[in-house]
Amino acid sequence: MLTLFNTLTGKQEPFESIEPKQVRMYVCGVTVYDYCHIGHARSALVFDVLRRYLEYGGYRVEFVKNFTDVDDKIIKRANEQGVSCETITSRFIDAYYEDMGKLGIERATKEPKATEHIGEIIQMTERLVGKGLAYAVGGDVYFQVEKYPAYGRLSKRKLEDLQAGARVDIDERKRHPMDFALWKSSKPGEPSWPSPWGPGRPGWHIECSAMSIKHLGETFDIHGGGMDLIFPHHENEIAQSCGATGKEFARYWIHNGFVQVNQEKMSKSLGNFFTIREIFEKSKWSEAVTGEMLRYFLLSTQYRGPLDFSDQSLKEAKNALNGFYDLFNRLAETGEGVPKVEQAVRTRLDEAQRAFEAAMSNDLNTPVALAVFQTLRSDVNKLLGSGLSTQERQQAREAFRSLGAVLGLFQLERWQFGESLKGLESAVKAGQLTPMVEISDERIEQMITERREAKKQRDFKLADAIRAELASHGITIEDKPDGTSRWKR
RNA sequence: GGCGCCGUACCCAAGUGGUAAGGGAGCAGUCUGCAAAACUGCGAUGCAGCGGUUCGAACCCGCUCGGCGCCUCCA
Repeated sequence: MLTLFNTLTGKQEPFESIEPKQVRMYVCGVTVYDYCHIGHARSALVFDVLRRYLEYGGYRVEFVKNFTDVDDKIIKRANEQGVSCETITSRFIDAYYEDMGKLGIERATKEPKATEHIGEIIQMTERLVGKGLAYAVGGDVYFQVEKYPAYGRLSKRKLEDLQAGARVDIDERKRHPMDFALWKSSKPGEPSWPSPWGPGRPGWHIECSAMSIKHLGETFDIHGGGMDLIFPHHENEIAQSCGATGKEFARYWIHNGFVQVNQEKMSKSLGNFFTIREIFEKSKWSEAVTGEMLRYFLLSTQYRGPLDFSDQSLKEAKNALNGFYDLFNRLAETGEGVPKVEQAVRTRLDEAQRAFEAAMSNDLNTPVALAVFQTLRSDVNKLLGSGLSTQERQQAREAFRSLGAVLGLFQLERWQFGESLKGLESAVKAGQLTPMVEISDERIEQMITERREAKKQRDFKLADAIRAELASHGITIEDKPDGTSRWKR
């Protein structure tokens, strides 16, 4: 039974879908005016994993994730660069797909854009005005928070408290300082659409209400996003959605914690952020490996807690994965005709599966899920020591693959253990290393055979020289008890 | 000023009232010509501090200290 922490109730609760075996969920995506940083990656990954786990549990998931493509920051960026807003948004939507693709984030079922839902937004705004929950001033339309008694329920704030600390300049035209814009009149040169209140553009919050209701219905199961969206974004979404429909909006509100750098929130305003593409560009490892490292790192802490990003934490993720892929290499080898202990492996794999599900069902406790894999790794290594048949090896590898798929881990056929040639370029340039030359698999096998001969002749000097030669090409050797060797890059 | 979060071994990190998971690093072994990998053993009488509730608390309550987030765009 999956339980999730619901921000709305402040408690962890059993998840029950509105319709059996079907989940409808909406996640606030990004505003496309710049490249995504690791914080965006974490959020995208958390909901990607939630979606995968729901599907693993047999649910059909209708997953909607939006792009905010009309916004002050986009307009500003377009003006700075002297291009259209559309140029900006399409560039960063492409970048988003590219970056998230490298991380193995699956696409949502639908990924709507705000600008494609202006009609729905206007309709909803009219509905709110018609119900007396919103009012027009000049070309702007505001939602009147005092007309919505439950305002503050999600963020646990009272209207009075908000006023006290309001840092915003008070707009005299608003009836209450906390009233927020549903529709903004547009200034010359800004994107604009005709509306009953004159040419303008949507406010920020209304787009998510309009799009989620259009694609998922007035009441749906899960609504998610980063912690910082709780207030005001999600609070406002609830007010305007429930206000308009008179129905419950989303049942479970899920929010992920921040990625930090040196214990501080990573954000654009602080300038301490790392973009996803920057990490890939600087990585010493291949794209696939870097993607999996990042995933492992991002899942090493439960999604609601803070997560500190550093080179060391990435390195630890890499080391952990090395251990798994080392095992997978061994599992890929043919098992000798060893005494059958098949039941022991099967039993152990089934236990691990149950433990994995228990961890994931506990509010997506991915650190515990990773610990389950670690323990399984250790146990399979032990069983391997007493000999496993080819079939048992395949079963074990398959268990890692199928369970790991929920987290997007352990899917690679080839893992890169050492730093790549590309990654060492700078060291070579700095004269710290001599250039390394790519070496073919055939050549490696040939050298290993030569080394084996040398070992047979007990010419360890030559054997070690060959090993050193291979090492200089980034190849590591492991000798097996039967005299043969396995190697890895 | 309001709302809220966090503080567990050298590092990362679980723990949701019943006596401290897991990983990394370190040390010591087994195996090995050596190496690598793997395996075995060692590692917090204590969970920021102080009180309280309880038969029993890292977990509940109160206070203190330290760090952080939201209240303005923000994953």
